[in-house]
Amino acid sequence: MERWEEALAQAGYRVTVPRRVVAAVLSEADTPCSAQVVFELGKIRYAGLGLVTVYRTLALYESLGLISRVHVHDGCHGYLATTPGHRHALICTRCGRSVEFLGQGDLDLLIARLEKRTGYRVQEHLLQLFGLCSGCRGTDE
Amino acid sequence: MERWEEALAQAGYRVTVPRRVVAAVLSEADTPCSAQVVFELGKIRYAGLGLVTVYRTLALYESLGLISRVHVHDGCHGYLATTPGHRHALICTRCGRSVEFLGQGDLDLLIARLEKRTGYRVQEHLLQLFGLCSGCRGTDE
DNA sequence: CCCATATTGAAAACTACTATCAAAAACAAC
DNA sequence: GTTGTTTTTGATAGTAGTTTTCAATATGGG
Repeated sequence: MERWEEALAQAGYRVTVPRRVVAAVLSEADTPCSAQVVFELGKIRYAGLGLVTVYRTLALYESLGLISRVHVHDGCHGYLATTPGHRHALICTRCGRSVEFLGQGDLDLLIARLEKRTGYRVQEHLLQLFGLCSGCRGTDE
Repeated sequence: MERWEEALAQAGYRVTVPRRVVAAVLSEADTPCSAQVVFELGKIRYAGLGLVTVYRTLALYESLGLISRVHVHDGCHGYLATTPGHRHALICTRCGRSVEFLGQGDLDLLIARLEKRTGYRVQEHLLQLFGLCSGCRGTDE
């Protein structure tokens, strides 16, 4: 929770109530949240919160690398807090609960091979896995 | 180009002018196209084309596995023709040109390890790489 | 505590996408 | 070919998600 305020201050942004609220919501959620959901959860903590501010704050946090915008199958974007380092998401398609993980080495190999073959120079990547968490698998299998 | 018509017929769908136009646009594009772009490029070939039909056709082709909806950084969705088999995209961040590739084995290892650790059962994944193609690297490096 | 400035929230604007429905086209049977 | 049934289409209108604008407000340095 301190992490967010520090990052803001360090980058010269003010630490405000709405920004603290959005940070709180995101750092507690273990599911990618749409802007709308962040807005609703945020209003519980601070009734005056505006949707516009949520969008702005999400964009700000994303630019600071505090959260990442992930692709969600139906809606479009979900926002997820990122712990430092490059991480990927494993998302349960039933309950939406997600786990982050580092997937460095494995991709490095793939990327190196690909760069050689295509002539591209890879800078970034988006890796998201979808499946069922142990809870949601329930009786199947 | 035949591939599209066959797939439609085989699944019991009619082969129509708009569907042929969308297929033509997508099979020629080597860049993920938004619905809007498909619409505009499509109208060049067939002025009567409607945007609604483009959306419907894209959804149809996606359900047939002929294209995949990829995550594009700014807009949201881009559509890209998929050659049979499971493929991923490597997209140039400057010119948008993209290359498809198979990334099976590498991920399998990662996925297996992850399943053991998290208890999740992985069903699907989304992998997109972003970088610069040889043309766009130009003078840098 | 005060002030300059960053930040906010409401309303309106804009874009992406979806539902509705009568008209048009595709395919199959003749 | 022609006909008829059914799918498909495109225009309009509607909904959802996101951005712009701008006066009011809150922040942090002095």
